[in-house]
Parts: sequence; structure tokens; C-alpha cells
Amino acid sequence: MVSAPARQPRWTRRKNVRPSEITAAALEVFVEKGFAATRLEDVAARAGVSKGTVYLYFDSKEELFKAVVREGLIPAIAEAEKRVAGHRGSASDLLRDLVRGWWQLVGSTPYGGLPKLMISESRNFPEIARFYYEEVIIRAHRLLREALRRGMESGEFRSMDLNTAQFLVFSPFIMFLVWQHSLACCESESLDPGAYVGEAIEMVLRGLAAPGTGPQAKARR
Amino acid sequence: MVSAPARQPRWTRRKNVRPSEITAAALEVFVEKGFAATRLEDVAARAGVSKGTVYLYFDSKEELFKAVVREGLIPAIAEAEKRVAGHRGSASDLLRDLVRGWWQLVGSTPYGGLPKLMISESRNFPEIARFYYEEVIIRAHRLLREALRRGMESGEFRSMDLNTAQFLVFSPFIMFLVWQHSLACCESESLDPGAYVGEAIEMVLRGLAAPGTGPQAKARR
Amino acid sequence: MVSAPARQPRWTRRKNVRPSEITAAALEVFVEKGFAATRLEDVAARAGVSKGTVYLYFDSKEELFKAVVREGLIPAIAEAEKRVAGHRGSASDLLRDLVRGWWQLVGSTPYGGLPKLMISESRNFPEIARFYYEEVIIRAHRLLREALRRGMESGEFRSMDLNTAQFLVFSPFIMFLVWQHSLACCESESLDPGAYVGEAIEMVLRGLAAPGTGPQAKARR
Amino acid sequence: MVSAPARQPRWTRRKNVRPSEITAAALEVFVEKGFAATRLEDVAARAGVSKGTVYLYFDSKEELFKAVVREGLIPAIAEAEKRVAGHRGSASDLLRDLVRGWWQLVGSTPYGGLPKLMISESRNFPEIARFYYEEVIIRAHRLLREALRRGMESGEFRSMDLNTAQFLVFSPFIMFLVWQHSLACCESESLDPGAYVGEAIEMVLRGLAAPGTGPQAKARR
DNA sequence: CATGAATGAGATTTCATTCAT
DNA sequence: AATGAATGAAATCTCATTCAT
Repeated sequence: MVSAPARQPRWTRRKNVRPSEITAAALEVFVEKGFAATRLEDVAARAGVSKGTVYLYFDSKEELFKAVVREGLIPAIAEAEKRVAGHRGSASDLLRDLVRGWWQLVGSTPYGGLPKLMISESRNFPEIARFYYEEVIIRAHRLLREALRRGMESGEFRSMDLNTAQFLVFSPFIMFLVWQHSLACCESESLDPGAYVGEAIEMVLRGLAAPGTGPQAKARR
Repeated sequence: MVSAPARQPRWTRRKNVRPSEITAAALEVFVEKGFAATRLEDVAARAGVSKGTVYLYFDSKEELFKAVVREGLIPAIAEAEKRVAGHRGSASDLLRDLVRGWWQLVGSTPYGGLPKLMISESRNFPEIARFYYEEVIIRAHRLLREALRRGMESGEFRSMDLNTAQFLVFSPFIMFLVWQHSLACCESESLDPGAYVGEAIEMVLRGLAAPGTGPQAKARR
Repeated sequence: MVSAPARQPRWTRRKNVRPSEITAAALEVFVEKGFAATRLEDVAARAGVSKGTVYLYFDSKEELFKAVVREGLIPAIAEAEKRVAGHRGSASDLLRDLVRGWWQLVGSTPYGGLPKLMISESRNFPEIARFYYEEVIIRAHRLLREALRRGMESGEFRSMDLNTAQFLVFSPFIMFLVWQHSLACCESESLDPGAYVGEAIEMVLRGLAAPGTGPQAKARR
Repeated sequence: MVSAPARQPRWTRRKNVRPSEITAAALEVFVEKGFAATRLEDVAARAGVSKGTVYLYFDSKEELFKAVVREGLIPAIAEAEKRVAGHRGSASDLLRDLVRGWWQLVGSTPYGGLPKLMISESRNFPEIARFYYEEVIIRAHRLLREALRRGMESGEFRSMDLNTAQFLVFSPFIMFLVWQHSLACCESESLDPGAYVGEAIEMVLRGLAAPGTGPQAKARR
């Protein structure tokens, strides 16, 4: 209409960056709204592309979601597995190490929204739940049980049912993330994440410690 | 059509019973599907009434949901508040008592699905979240902090940040419920609830115990 | 806005008439546009209801289509089967009778659009094709073969492969309908349907007639 | 990357070959799926080119379709016109000849799918319908009428309305193709095409024959 | 010439809510 | 008081067409 063209291209071609721009946007929206309530159109808008472009790279909403998980959590799991395999030292240190790594790679990043997301949607999207369970949870739990087993074997931890112990160990951490991404918004004052995570691991270690050992035992000596 | 002979009413239902039949049905469906995915039609069908009848008693899906919470959790909270107010004895026993009561009134009942539900939907339904936070969570947390404060004051528990401690105390229990209502369906073998809850409270108490006291200290003596 | 209400209800309740109003509208639109290109919204509009109402009575576009066929063709087939079963007289008369009945109940009615429709969509909607084949075509062809078999047995028709003969018999009639509902719109002058159907059946009978019989034989005598 | 040594072109394709490769692929896909359901992407893939390339040679899906028809049917029509113009002998033989030619050039080739295709899409794509009608159908019908006229004039065929006769003549053949490309897929056993076509022409000739002539008359003599 | 990434309109289906009966 | 028929907005996914490279 106006005379001055100097027109910008309607779009530019960036095949290799697009997918990760889209998963990044998708992570944000999924975490904000949940899987079901996320509109692919919103994801597209946030990634700065059109609806159709999302389908160019991902066959369906489900596949997009899986891609997000794959990109964000699988590497973190793999990293943790390496830590466990390579660890020399006390089981307590190994657990501290795992928690710290998890916090850095997942908990304190946008991926920290995924646990709440999976919990929310697993009932309604069994296929996604299964994928997440097989690819993430099983491996994470195996790691924890391995660390706990070592500690019990060495006498560092008291002897307990492994599954129970494992559940007790991860609860405070996952619960924290879940809380942050759900009801925390109603709170007036909230916990400092870093401090909480530090306290939580120590509390867990006290709970695990064999009599006569553990943080408080040392303190008494 | 015909002269209506001593006609029996097609339905006889006491007005005051209806609402709770509907909330009971609603609880089930909400827990199964979540708030957003619940179809009022399913709720109506499960309550044995028609869709329109639901709107006779509840203005909207949201109001129905609030009614469910009100009916299920507020009484349990009130009950717990009474326990705390009336408790004489160690803080450990008080905590054990609270957990036991919570498990009986909430955890082991259909209402046990509510925490996961609230976590899932709070982001998308802030009004509901706020309601739940004000009516349930604040009061529950206050209870826990009171018990913890007493224990710290008496020297039974070590001195910690109250908010942190409170979060650490409820995490294993809420996380357990959340898990049962979400990803547990993917598991092959699952924990025994009663045993887990028992173990969890003891573990928490160990974690809280002041040096030289607590379960393991007693055991050592 | 204005003061005078006298407002008309937004809709009225007519459960028992609605389904057939909808199938009638659907038949029209399906015949006009084909199955794939028909928008349920158009069907709804033509039936004077909303989109949602269509789904109240029919689970899907496919089910709606099947309902149209069921309503329009199955009764006609059943009627024809009765004719064949009850017929006493020459095979030629039976065929004439069948053609006449078909023309009255199907050919000259809006259902006359269905053959073209099925031909058009069968490749892309195999489920519909199968339904139509099983419920309509098989039965129609069986009828024709039965009439032809009788004529050959009695010496009225010359002996031919039954399937071939059957195909040759229905071709001019179905082709005529198909033509009317497709390319006829390009024609400047078109055949008179009644006259065509009359000519066609006589031509078919000549083609079938055993030597020394048939229309032309009689004429010669 | 490297200095491009005597580089060979990645593709060498003669401009003039491309279009017909594309129309050949298009014919296949159009016949399989119909016009509306055909994805240009599939056509491109089957032709071994990219989607954009199709648009290099054809302005739109419609133009591509017209090109297919032009390539496949116009030459066959022209050929048939030559046969009629050059024919010396009986009208029956001329008809046999035309049918045989049509079967060889169209019926038994991939172009045999076009009649069903045109019938299916003519309502929704009037421009295509008109094109087909003007370029193909009018000419084909004119041919048939000419052959019939000669036969009636010579007394070989009985006297009938030309348009009716013409319709009756082509029906069994076009119907057969249409059937093969639509509902035949539901059949368990199907007719042998060659045999059917042979039978059909004889049947048609019997139907046309003037009394005392025609196949059965000869047979009787 | 050729490619294929990007676009965006469009259609089926679902379901909370309304309201005539 | 109870019913359930009717509504219509909303969301995923498809694909002809365009155009930067």
C-alpha cells in the first residue's frame, strides 16, 4: 500500500535451530499450563513460528512432549549414572553429589517443571507416563537404590527396605519442585531453594545414618 | 395420560441427600481424571442424576470442586487442630499422632486423591488454588509448625528453620499420595502404604532429633 | 435491549423428529459435495440446528452417512427382495418390475445421488465402502442374478455367465444416475429420465433374449 | 567444501521430460485418491522431485489435472475420430472397432481411472468438469452418435432416439471402468476385463439390432 | 532450475452451560 | 425439583501454496 518497500522477508530459513527453539518454547508452555491445556498455537507463537512449522518438526503434541523430555532429562540421567559408576568415597558423599548434580542440571532450570507436569498428566496420558517412567524414573530410582545399597553394605546407613528408603530419599526434593510449580504461587514468603536443598540432604542423611554414625554422631565426638 | 391413580412419584429423593451424593461422585471423577478433564456428564451419571441436576445444586464446575474440598478436608483439618490443642506429651508423639490421624481421615480414603489434584490444577485454576491454600494448606502447615516449635523448645528436636523443617516433614507423606495417584500405575511392584507411612514418620523423627536423643539414641542406651 | 420481549425460545425440543431432519439434510449435502467435502456445519445449518446437535444423534460423520444409507436404501432393497420372492410370471416382467420399483424408490428421489457418492468415496473411506457393499450392493446383485437365473432356466433368456449378465443389466441404470449427479450439469440438453429408463429396460431385455424370443421376435410374429 | 573438482551436476534432467514425469505420477495419485484428497507432496515424491518443482511446471493443482487429461485422453479421442472418418463397413464393426480401440488406449491403461475421477470430482470442481466435458465427452459422444446414425440409416440398427442409444452404448463400458476403480475392491471374485468387454459389445449390438438382423439373426440362419 | 522450509486457513469433534419441558 | 436437548467456542492437525536459498 505504502510506497516504501524495503520489505523484510516473511520468514527466514533456519532448519537446524528451529527444533530446539520449539522445544524450548514448548517446555515453557507445558510447564505453565500442563500438557492437555497447552495449545500448540501458543507454543508456536512463543517460538516465533507458525502453527504449521511445529508440525514440520514434530508429528504430534505427544511427540513434541517426548522430545522435550528427551532433550532435558535423559542427558541429566546419563550424567548421574556416570557419577555413580565413577564414585569412590562414602555413600553420603555420593548422595550429596547426586542431589547437587540434579539440582544444577534439572531442579534449578526450566526442566524443573517436568516432575510436576508428569505427575499431573500421567493419568490422562498413559503413553506419555509410560515413556517417562521407562526413560527417566526407572533409571533415576535405580541410581538411588545403588547409592543406598552401597551405604548399607558399608555400614554407613542403617539397614532398611531399599524401596522404602529410596522413596524417602527423593521425596523432599521432588516435592519441593512440585510445590514450586504448583501451590507456591499462593505463598507470601517462600523458602530459599539453595538453602532448602542443602538442609534437605542433611536431614535425609541423618535419617539414613546407622546408629553411632552420621552428622550428629560426628558432632558429638 | 390416564386419570393418574394414586400415582407414585417417579423419584423420591430427599433434597438434602442429593448434594453429598453428587460431591461423592465428583470426588471420584475428579481424582480419576483431574479437574479440567472431568466431564460434568460423567459426574452426573455416577451420581445417578442428570446433568441439569448438578447445576441445580452447584453453580459451576468450580463451585462443585470447592464443595468437594470443603466436605472432605476441612473437617479433617479441624480434627487435627483439636488434637494439637489438646496434646500433652512429647512432640514426637504429637507428630506421630497427626500423621496417623491424617492417614486415617485422608490418606487412606478417596480424599487422598486431592493433594495430587490440587497440585495438578492450581496453575490453571488460581481461584481454586487460592481457596485450597487458604482453607487447607495454611492451617495444615500451621499445625505442623506448632508441633515442631514445641519439640525444638523442649530440646527434643534440634533447632532448625521452622519452614524448612515443616516442608521436610510433610514431603514424604504428600509425595507418597501424589505418587500413588499418578505414576504408581506404571510400577510393577509397589510399596505397602501402611508400612511406608510407619517407616516414614520414624525416618522423619530421626532427621529431626536433637543429638543424643531420638530413636537411635534410645536404641543405643 | 428493546422493551418488547415476546421473545421466541432459542430452540425447541423435538427429539423424535430431529434425527430424520438431520439425515434428510445430510443426504442433500452429501450428494451435493461428496462425503469428504461435506462440512458437518453445513448439514447442521441446512437442518436448522447447531453443529453440536448433529453429534447428539450421530457419533461421527461416518455414522451419519451410514444412517442416511440405512434410511434410504435398505428399505428399498427389502422391498425389492419381497418382489422377487413373490413374483409369478416371466423373468422379463420381473426385471421390468424391479427396475420400476428401483426408479420409484431410489432413482427418482434424492437417494438417487447415493450411487455416485459411494463410487466417489469408496476408495478413500473403505469402512463406508464395505458397509455399503455388504448392506446394499451384495443384496441388489443377488436379486438381479436370481431374476436372470430364472429367465435362463426357463429359456426366456439366452444362457450367459451370470455375473457378466448381471453387470450388463444394471449398468445403464446406475450409469444414468451417476451421470445425472456428475457431468450432466455440463450438458445443454439432457435425456428425459422416465423415457430413458423405459428404453433402457427394453434394450437390456433384447440383449438378454434367447434367439427367437424377446421383444423383436414378438414384433416379427 | 573443497575446491570443487570438475564437479558433476547433482542432477541432470532435460527440461522437457520433467513435465510428463510429473503428469504420469499425478495420474497415478489422482486415480488412487481422487482430486481433492491428492497431496501435491505425494505426486512430487512419486515423480522423484520436490514439491516446489511441481509448481515450476504447473500453476496449480487444477492445471496439473488438466494436463493429465490432455495428455491421456485427447490423443485417444483424436485417434478414434480418425477411425470413424476412415471406416468402411458395417456399423457394428465400427462400434466393435471403437470399443476395442478405447479399451487398448484407455480402458486397460492407467488412464482408465479418469472416468471415475471425473465423475467424482465434477460437482466440486466445475471448471475441471467443463474442461473435461468440452474436450473429451462431447467429442466421444459425437463419435458414437455418428456410428449409430450410420447403422440406423443403413437399416442395420433399429431406429431409436440417438441420444438414448448413445447413452445405452457407452454405459456398460464406462460403468465397468468406474466399478473397477471404486467398489470392486470389496468384491471377492471379479469379472475378467477382456471377456467382459467382449460380451458387452455383443450384448449392446443385440440390443441395437434391427429385427431379423444382428448376432442372433445370423446365428439363426 | 530446483529445493523444501514456512505459512495459515479450515474441519471434526468435545463439553460446560443453558433452558424448554 | 428434575430432566436432557440444544448450543457454540475451542483445539489439533492437514496441506496447497509461497518464497528464501
